[in-house]
Amino acid sequence: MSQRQTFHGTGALAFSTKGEYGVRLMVQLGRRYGSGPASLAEIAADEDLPRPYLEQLAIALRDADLVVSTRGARGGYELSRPPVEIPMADILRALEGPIAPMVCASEEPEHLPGCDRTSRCTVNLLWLRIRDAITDTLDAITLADLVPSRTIALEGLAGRTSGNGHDPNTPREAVTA
Amino acid sequence: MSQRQTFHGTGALAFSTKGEYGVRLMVQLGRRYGSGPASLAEIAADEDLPRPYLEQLAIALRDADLVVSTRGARGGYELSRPPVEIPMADILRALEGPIAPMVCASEEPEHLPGCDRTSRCTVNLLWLRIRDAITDTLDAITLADLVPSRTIALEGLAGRTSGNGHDPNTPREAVTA
DNA sequence: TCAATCCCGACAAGATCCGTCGGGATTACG
DNA sequence: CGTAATCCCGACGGATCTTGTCGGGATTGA
Repeated sequence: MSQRQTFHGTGALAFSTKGEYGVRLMVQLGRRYGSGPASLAEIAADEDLPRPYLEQLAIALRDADLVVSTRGARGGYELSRPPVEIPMADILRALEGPIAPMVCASEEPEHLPGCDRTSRCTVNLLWLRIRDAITDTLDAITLADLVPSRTIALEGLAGRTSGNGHDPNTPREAVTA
Repeated sequence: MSQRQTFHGTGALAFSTKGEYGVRLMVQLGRRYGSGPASLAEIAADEDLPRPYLEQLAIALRDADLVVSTRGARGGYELSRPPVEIPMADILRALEGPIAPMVCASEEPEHLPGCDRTSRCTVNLLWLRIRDAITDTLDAITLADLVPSRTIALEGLAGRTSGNGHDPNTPREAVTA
């Protein structure tokens, strides 16, 4: 598991591992939604991620009211509301900060620097359009879209199950990564 | 002009100054299109950017066949074709590399790492959608859209020079965060 | 010739990323 | 009550990237 240290962002507009791991964490919580708290140790094992690092991400998600924590033995984290009510934009903002392809196009007004150029800056239009394209996409996708359901498969992935009840394949076989 | 060194990317999905400066450079070249080569010294002065740094960016743009250079005295750079034929996507790719919000969603297949997870990775869908939203936007905007024409001004950009960065008139668009 | 300009590789300060580490607080369970 | 499990939190550090600077070489117009 030791430090990967091969840097993550090889291209433009890259999310960091915070975003990647955090989203994977949320997907795991989505799968477990309704089953009580899940411990980070369990999820770290399932996703093969360093648990101490996940703790930092979980705290950020908790501070954003996306998950709730239960302390003590048998504690853990669970979603604060159903996956369908959690847009991916909220998750990624909690993990990575406001979406801002350029400083002068941040979602957070206080991050705007003293860009005395904005008035005559036609380039600003570009950054705003990119930002809006991203946020629109991120607002339209919810966590439910990424959580594989036992009964409702992502469109295109067949897998209809007429006889509800037990599902023979999914439960708890830790995706051997 | 000395080193700014206050870091640039304060939010998620941020371009670096390479992208910012490079786009500004291209806009300047767009304004001068048809007037022969423009020297970097001139543009650096206009945009208040360090000329040695612009040189690096210019070389990247030249290698991508977006500009052509003329060496020697009275030399400089000029666009290789009219601004309307230069999509912003090409510019930013030349400056910042392939658009890849996540390593497993790069435009360049060879950048895809040994992600043995991709097959069962529902999260990948998210990164691909973000990438497509960005590239679609960037493909639709050309340099001509950012070059202020002398006769056709961008409407809606009423000049304002109060200077302190806060503007009561700017419509604040759906920042629900 | 001379100056302007592109061309190019090397270098470096500082910031961020990606975790690790160690402990403290809280709670379930026997 | 004691212990183990679990969240909570701040500090730390190596690797890497960013953001330029610097110095010189090559090419060309006047």
